Amino acid sequence: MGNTATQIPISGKPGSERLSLSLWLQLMNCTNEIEAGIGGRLRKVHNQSLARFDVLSQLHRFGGDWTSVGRIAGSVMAASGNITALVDRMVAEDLLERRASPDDRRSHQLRMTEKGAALFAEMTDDHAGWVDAALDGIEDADKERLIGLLVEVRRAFEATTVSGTGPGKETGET
Amino acid sequence: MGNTATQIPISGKPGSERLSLSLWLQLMNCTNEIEAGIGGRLRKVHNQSLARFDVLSQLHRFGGDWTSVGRIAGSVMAASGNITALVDRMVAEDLLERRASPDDRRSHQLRMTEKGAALFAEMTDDHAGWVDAALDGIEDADKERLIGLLVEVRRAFEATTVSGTGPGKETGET
DNA sequence: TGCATTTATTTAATATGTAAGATATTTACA
DNA sequence: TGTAAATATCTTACATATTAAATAAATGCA
Repeated sequence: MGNTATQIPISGKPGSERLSLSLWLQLMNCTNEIEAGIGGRLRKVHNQSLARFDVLSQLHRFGGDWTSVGRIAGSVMAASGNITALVDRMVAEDLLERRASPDDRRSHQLRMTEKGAALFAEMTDDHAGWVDAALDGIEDADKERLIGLLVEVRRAFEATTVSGTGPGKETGET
Repeated sequence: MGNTATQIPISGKPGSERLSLSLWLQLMNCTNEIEAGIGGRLRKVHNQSLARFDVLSQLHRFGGDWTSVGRIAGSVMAASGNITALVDRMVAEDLLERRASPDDRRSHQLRMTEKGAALFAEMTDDHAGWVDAALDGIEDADKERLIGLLVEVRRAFEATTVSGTGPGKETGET
């Protein structure tokens, strides 16, 4: 998982820049901490990685029916290169099925098996409960405030990073 | 780095649990988006990963002098297992020096080379400027509010996850 | 002193992320 | 129709993370 509790020297910067850095560090550390917890839990309890969970989530999101590899790869933020091996392993474990697309002979399609769907349901429940427990100490009003601010940050970030780093991936489902 | 724009079905959950999930998703997507941007930039501009940057940051933080591998590993949130190879490559690229500890024959120590220190300085400047640009659209007051809320989240999370997932890593430097 | 335990790090096996390039197909257009 | 460009996926090479186990040295205690 992406666990990087980076600590960067902040001293000697002007006020606003310093504030941005602090925010970024806080954001990263906070997320990574929780992510490590959840990732660890998924691995320990279900023997699956967050990436696998993500693939299953996408398949679920697209209706549980045959979906092209590219569509999954696009919304999973994993370069196409690694999807292949990831899916291979999941197919080998009977979590996914794979077939050639009937329409486009370049394309392959994926679908959850029953086993995969069952596992996904379990993981989803567990995940939701765990996250809720982890964020238990926060008041609902604060959660809403945070969500609002984070949305704003993303919007600002996306607006700034026009020609910045890479192709803006899909995001959806607030 | 950890790029996982997970989208999890939220529907059908009670209010508070739903709110927690939304917050968590927002947090994760927001962080991963920025992290992908920064990681990509570090790779493209400096040909270094965030993990390497993190190692250099730690060495800097501990005074730039000989520091044990364990101390670095602890604060970097990378399991000790991968530090070895990471450091090996960095030594091979003349960014780090390594020596056996004079005190404890089990222990090895690391230090930045001049080249490493120079690179780190460059990366730090660039990084700070980039983050600031990325968060440009946010008002300072909102940044401060966000930081406060995130601190609260971490506190709540750490309080809840007592016997939870793993050994609580160091955090320091707000 | 001698041994069990703890500590510091490495090794090994496996899973995953990234980038570049290969392959096969479809599509657009002269 | 023929061909260049775009598309969908895979392959390869490598960097990195995760876990468990191995190794070595230091420590605590009978």
